Amino acid sequence: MTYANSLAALADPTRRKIFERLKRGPSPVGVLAEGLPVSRPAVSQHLKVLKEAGLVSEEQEGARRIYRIDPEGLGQLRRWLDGFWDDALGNFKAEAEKGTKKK
Amino acid sequence: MTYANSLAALADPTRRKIFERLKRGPSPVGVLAEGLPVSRPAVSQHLKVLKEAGLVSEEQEGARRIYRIDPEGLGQLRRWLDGFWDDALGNFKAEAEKGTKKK
DNA sequence: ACATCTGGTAAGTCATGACTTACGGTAAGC
DNA sequence: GCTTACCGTAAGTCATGACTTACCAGATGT
Repeated sequence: MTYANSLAALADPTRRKIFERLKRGPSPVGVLAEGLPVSRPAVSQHLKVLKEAGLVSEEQEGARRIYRIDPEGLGQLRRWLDGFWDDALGNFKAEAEKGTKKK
Repeated sequence: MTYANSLAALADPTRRKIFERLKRGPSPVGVLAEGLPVSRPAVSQHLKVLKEAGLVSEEQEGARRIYRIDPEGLGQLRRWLDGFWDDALGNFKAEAEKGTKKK
């Protein structure tokens, strides 16, 4: 059921920007906030959501917290989407056949 | 940029239920609403969002509107996710190598 | 010890969006 | 034609969540 959290997390544009930025490599909170039009606390709150969704992991390094992408959440979302895709396409073709048979 | 709409659309639980229900085959609005804890107009509004995201297509059939899954939106979302996955995993491994080299 | 840099949390504001009921409009049945 | 299904749209309510500023705590450096 956790793919739901991933979907909710990635639905927000700001959170997606943070996530895309993290794709280029790990980063502390302050650096992330510099490239965004929102305050640092806002970034902190977004990172919390991303972390709870399993999309991001946190590593304490002295006074700083380094955030990086966690493949776990992304993997679960991908598996759900792939399964959905297969089912939907299967029924789609089945429907198409029924349609042609009707003719 | 339309994968963003798909994400936003699928982030809502009710909308996801509708979408999952549609996976089993096309359906008119009224039937969809029967299996849900919300009113029929609510379902109508959700279907509008799903349609604008390219996740669902509509077919007028007499007085009824049949809704079915549109592979287009799902495909775009999948492509985005796959691309993201590849990039993220690539950088992830590069980071891991850097980590081992440091030791 | 003190100032500084790090960043998470609290509290409050404000917009968005998920619902409701009420209505209107088109197609099918009698 | 008139009623009865089907469904979309309008308008209004209400909760949620994305932001802000203010504050607090731990690590670093002098």
